[in-house]
Amino acid sequence: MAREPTKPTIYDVAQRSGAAPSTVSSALSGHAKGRRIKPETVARIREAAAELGYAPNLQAQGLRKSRSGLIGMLLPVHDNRFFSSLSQHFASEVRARGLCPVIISTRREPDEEIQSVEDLLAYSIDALLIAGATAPEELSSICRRASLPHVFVDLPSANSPSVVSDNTYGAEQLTTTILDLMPATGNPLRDRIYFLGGNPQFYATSRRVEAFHRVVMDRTSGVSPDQIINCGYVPARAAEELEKLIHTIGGLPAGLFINSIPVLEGALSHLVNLPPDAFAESVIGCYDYDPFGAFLQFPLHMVMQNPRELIGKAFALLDSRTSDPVLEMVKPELISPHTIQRESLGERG
Amino acid sequence: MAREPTKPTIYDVAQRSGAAPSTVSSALSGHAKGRRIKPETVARIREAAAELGYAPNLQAQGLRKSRSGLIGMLLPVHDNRFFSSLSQHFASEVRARGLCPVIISTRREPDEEIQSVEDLLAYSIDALLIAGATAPEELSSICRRASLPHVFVDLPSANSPSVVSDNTYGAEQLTTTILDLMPATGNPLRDRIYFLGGNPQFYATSRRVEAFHRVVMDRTSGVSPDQIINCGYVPARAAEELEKLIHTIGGLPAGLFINSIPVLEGALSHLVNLPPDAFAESVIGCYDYDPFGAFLQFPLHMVMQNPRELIGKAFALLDSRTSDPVLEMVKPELISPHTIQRESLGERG
DNA sequence: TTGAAAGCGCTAACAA
DNA sequence: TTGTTAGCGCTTTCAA
Repeated sequence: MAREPTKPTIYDVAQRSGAAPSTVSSALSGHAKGRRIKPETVARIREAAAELGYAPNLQAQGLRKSRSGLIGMLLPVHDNRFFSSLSQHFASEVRARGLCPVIISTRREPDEEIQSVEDLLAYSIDALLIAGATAPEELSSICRRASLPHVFVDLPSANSPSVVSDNTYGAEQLTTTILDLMPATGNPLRDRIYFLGGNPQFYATSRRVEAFHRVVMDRTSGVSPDQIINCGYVPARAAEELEKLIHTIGGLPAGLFINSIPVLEGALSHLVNLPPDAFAESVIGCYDYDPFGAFLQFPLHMVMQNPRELIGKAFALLDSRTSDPVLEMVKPELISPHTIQRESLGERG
Repeated sequence: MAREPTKPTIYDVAQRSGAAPSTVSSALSGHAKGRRIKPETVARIREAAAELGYAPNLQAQGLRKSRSGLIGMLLPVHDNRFFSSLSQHFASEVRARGLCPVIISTRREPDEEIQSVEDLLAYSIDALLIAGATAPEELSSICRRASLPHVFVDLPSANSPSVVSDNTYGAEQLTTTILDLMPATGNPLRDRIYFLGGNPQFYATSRRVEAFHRVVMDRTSGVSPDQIINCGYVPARAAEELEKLIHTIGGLPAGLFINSIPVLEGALSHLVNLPPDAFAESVIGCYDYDPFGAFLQFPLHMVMQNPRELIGKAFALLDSRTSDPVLEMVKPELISPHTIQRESLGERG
């Protein structure tokens, strides 16, 4: 029963079926019609291939056709609810097309991003999705130079087709909701809405801050710079800043816009120590979604992105073969407090 | 400034540097020493390559060497905290070795698993990690037949090297802790520990149930079958079962062993409606970790797996070039209630 | 110290 | 309807 370790090639199949290698190739890769190969010949070839356990060598095929059947996706990290969800949808779509997904995480390092694109190019990938890139224009120009079909996701490029979450819309929704529900505490410093977290140099944060600023300007007497605390994404740092804020203004603010899950996590590590009634005079929202947000001691408004549609539109752009810098928007959804989403998080153990 | 769309090859570099293609190949792939190429020749070649923006065609290289520089990993899903963490560590390790990771999700479908392995084989991948496979023996035999170095992770194969979480240890720890802390409610049906969730046909669940059973047998008067509720992983189903249990025994059980995050999520959707004092006579634990578990209304004991070490040991096994069915264990860690892990979940926005 | 030549497995003209 | 042939870009003897 021991199989020889060398994999059979079309030559083996040709020999066994009595056909020529090129005939085998055509028959096996579905070009039988175009090449007018006799159905019985095709059958004979198929049979021989099956008997030998033949499978095409995709590297040889790729070399010859100068395409590989690989589709790449770049993302900052795998272990993040949003990006891993993008991965999942990406993978489904790619597999549905009979291709092979190659997902590379680049940790928000511009050098890694560039290196990864060049690596993928060296494998002759057929297309590339770029999610959350920090150096979009550089990547854009590499892809264009190589005439590689590509689409930016979540973070746009000015020079390439892109599909992003509508951060402006989401932030407007969340800010408006918080303002609508905010109670009056009587303390003017607490009776304001604060924005916590993020990095204004990142596209998403800047959109959100802008929308926040605009809505608050519209609806209140103005925005003071200390209402916007862009302290990054490290939980510990967020906890610190929130603690400082609470200390300065003498309590929880009446409105709190938390930017991203890690910031929420940091904030919680402080909030969890407060007495339950501390939350009575506060409305808290988080831009990003986690199912556990529904199970906290206080009501939490959340903004949920739509990874399925982001990926769907990205592939639609690929299919359209545009290389113009169109920008597609996908609206996120505001989730009410204590809303239990019924979908599974994925399974384990 | 427009670059021609055809990528330069070693022949272009050869022409420009005045060397032969084979010399270029050797010089550029670090075999300059072995082939005794004059350093100045190497320099000339390097220069020419840089000027042309030469990058090797990895498909051609792979075809010739019959290895690709690709390393594959199979996992059930991307959008899961545990598996995405495995992905992240896998990707780091692979990139550190100068290779390219290809991560494929197979949704716990045996057919997809097999198809994916065969696809990866067709790309001449150099090695494969298989995480959470449902058809391990079949995959094992495909890999062996192709003499592909491979290691199973999280779910072992009887015929191939494997590294798994020590489910027995973790379940013993969690069960013991719950039993140690369990109060007496006076109601004999409530004064027991219950196991909720999972599928006994899966390796991990079966290990955990077995350990649970053994510890409970040791420490109490016995285990009744209705103490073990293997209701799968769908949150809604878990919620239902928990509700039924509470109804039947007249309150929350004194001890509850929740098996996996989605089950916890389902349980929470019911628990969140109970008054705070309902938890006073219960000790609750979850086999699996989520940082938000630290922020719930009641104390939650959690078991955290160690993806870094799982991947580390998997690569150590690959490096050892064993194909014997050795089984490595990695101990998970019991996390006390309200313990705030300081590491970021990854960043966003 | 270097070059020439063969071939990895496949596909696509072009012939027949 | 099918076979012959010439590469895709690279590495690797072998010969010089």
